[in-house]
Amino acid sequence: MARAGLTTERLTRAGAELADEVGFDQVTVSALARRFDVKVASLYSHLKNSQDLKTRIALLALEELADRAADALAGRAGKDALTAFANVYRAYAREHPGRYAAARLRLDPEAAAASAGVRHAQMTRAILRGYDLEEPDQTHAVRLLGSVFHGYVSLEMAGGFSHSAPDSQESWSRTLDALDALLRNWPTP
Amino acid sequence: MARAGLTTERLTRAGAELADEVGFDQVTVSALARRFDVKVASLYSHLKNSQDLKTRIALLALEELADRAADALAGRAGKDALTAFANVYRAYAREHPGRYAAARLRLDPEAAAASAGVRHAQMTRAILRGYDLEEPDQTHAVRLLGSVFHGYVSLEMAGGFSHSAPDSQESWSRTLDALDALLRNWPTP
DNA sequence: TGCGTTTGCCTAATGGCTTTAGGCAAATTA
DNA sequence: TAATTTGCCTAAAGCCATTAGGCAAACGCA
Repeated sequence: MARAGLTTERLTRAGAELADEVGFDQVTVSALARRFDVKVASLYSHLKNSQDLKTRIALLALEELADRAADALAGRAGKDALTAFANVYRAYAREHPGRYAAARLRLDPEAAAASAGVRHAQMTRAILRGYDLEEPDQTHAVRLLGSVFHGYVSLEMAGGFSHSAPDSQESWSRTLDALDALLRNWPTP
Repeated sequence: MARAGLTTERLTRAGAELADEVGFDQVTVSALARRFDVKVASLYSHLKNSQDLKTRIALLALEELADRAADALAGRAGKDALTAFANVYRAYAREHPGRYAAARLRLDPEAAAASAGVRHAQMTRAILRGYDLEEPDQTHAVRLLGSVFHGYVSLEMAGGFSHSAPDSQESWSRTLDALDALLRNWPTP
């Protein structure tokens, strides 16, 4: 029989597409095999196991997200940078809900340290350079920004803001306004 | 044989305990049956299916969380109320990680409308009465608060803030300070 | 108290997903 | 072209979800 040409690479990318189509937690080695018209066992030459597949999708998503964020940040500062960065997250989650969910997967410490998660943290700090925050306030602000971005996108994806006025887009804009104002006027107790 | 005395009630509570012990996504009808020393099929007289079980756990968690929040809010206003409310979420997530995860389950619209989720929204609005916000800013603020609370707790539970200075508790306090300052000084473009 | 009905838990069976072991044929290398 | 490596397959075991049908315990009423 002709070979299917499977590689870990291709499987990971197909897994990411599958995640976007059916949801990250519906991503299964079996479904992936079906997609390649291949028997399930064949995937185990390329993937350690199901968890391995999920981790690879997560790492892929983190890279993509970091690449997009880096693009968006180029040449911007201050509120402009803040908004661009935030919009990348939100847009990515809308375009690629499965991948976005994958990016939230808990990685083991080694994987996390080697992942693009590190770049995300660096970019967030870069944005804060446009505001006047010393440590440890800068770290507090990094955490706050991460919380708002992830929290908002996550609630929005879960349908929390649909079917009620005002528009979610409006709340998003005003949230970014509010964060900008907050960072420019960070309270020191 | 003596009967085990299963009820939907008891199964739901046991499911919630199981969730806290092994994680919400490890909650399985089989595991629950084992816990009652009963055959799996027996549970299907009390539960429609696995999804039904998970939904019930979610509703239970939402109720518990709303009860705690209501207690915490009693007699408080302004920043005091904000802090108490936020701390309830964070503490609940720490004490009951499985239940907290369950509370984030996406419910179908009817279930959501009948759930304690409605009380959560009302309480958040009640807190904002201590600040001077008109509609639609009040709604924007409700969404922002929800995003921060959920986002922070979720990132913290995922281990995002551990193993790095400053302490997560410190960031949490400063985040609440920041939110209070922001609400007192909400930007109007 | 005894009898009929309801109800609870069981056995049995099907089908899906994961994972491992071992085999044959295609691709690669010499 | 022959030898070796590698890729996909068959087979099999184990766990989970779910349904159908059966027996016995509990309940309700005379």
